[in-house]
Amino acid sequence: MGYPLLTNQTPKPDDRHAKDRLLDAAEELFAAKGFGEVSVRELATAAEVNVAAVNYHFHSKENLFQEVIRRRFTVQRDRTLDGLQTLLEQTSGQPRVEQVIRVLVHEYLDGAMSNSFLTMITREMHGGRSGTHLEFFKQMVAPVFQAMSQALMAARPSLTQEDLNWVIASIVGQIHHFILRRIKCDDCDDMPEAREIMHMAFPALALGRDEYIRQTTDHITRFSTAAIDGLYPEEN
Amino acid sequence: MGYPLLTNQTPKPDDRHAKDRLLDAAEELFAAKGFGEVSVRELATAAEVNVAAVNYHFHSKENLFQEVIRRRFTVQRDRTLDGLQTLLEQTSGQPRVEQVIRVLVHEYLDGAMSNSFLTMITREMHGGRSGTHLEFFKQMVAPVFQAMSQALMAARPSLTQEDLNWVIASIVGQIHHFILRRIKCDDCDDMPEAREIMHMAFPALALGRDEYIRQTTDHITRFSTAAIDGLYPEEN
DNA sequence: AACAATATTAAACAGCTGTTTGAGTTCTGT
DNA sequence: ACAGAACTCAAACAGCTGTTTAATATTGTT
Repeated sequence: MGYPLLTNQTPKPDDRHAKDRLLDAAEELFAAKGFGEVSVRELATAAEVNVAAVNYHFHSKENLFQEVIRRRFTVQRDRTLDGLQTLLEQTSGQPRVEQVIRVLVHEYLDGAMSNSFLTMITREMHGGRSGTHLEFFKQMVAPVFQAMSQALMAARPSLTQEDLNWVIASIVGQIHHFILRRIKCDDCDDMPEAREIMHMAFPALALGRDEYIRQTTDHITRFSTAAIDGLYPEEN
Repeated sequence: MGYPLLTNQTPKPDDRHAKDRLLDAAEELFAAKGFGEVSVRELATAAEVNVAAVNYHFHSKENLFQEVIRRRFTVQRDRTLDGLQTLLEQTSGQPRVEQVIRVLVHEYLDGAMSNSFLTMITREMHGGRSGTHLEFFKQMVAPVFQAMSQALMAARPSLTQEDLNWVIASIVGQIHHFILRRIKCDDCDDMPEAREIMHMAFPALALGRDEYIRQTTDHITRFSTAAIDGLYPEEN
């Protein structure tokens, strides 16, 4: 819808349709600066597109934002759900707590560091404009939350639903924090003093992308597993 | 500075000087909606003040924001530092890990739920406008971080500085998450469906202010203490 | 080649943004 | 009581916001 879908020639990267270029530019800019801090003209310039294109292809700036979400979030959600599913199959429905947590943390961190989508979500979930995200919550957050609950319950049957609420919140809180730290640090590219201070307070920020993901995933997983083992020990 | 400080009559609550009323209104609105989503006219209306007052008493909207921070952050920081200091004295420099964490978590959560200042900071630290907060980081975050490091080191000497970086980040990440959750939920006052869903996913959000603080403080403290005990056991 | 659908464009829209102005009012110290 | 500082106010400022318009160009289908 919007532009002809039946074109046979594969367009060169810089020559794709305006709609796609806008989606990519929006994802990146929204992630980098937040919805409110990006103007339509800024989006148009980045996508090498006329200002009117935003309102032509999408009805509004807000709707463009929603489309950016829609394009990615099912993929990300399904990767996490599949990861948990696979784990359950490979372990005959008896996974270890550590494995369950690692799936969630890794998929989230990896996704957040690969494309700008999860970065955008993480930032936007913490900003204003609450009402906007109800659909996102129902379709993205809720299913993952539920799958996580089930997997953790399989791993440690003594966990009640209320325990799970608290535990999962603690894990997600850590994930968000480590992602946002990285964003904040990257934001300081042009401010050497700020960058230096952040590196001093948290040296891991100086690591490369993959190494940061690896170490952070490892820390959150080990930290949270130890917490669960301590608070809700295995009954045997 | 700005308005006469020598007035002898104590002004009635609704009759205070414009500067103070602006600071209060700003703190509340910035916390509720974020810096970018609050207009100067909105601030002026809330403070029952002329639009020009913002630029007369403070040079700019940005500067008003900074003043809001300056007014509170030393108090909050010192409360936390004092709390840690007192703990160290009462335990003859040998506190338990659980006690150290509880001080940080409680002071932060209590402060965030009492006045809007920490809510504002928490929200703004996660938004755009990175450069703004360098001073805040140096004067507020760094000292508390350092004091926390020392106290935790006293409680568990086997912890290295690198361990502490990760551990404290995990604790702070949880604190932020539980504060922001509460904010998000409060934002949904006028959206019953959103509110209902949030309560369903996390029943604790339905609790009253004090009970939420109590249970959340308790959870984060126990979770993090268990994690540290598991990962870095006491050498004896 | 001609038609209609689709896409792009520059220009303008009304409305809001933070800030400034200059004249008016209120307060303070003497 | 008076001079001068401190403050308030309505009005206007230039600049940006998201969005719309109407003319033009490009496209796919016949």
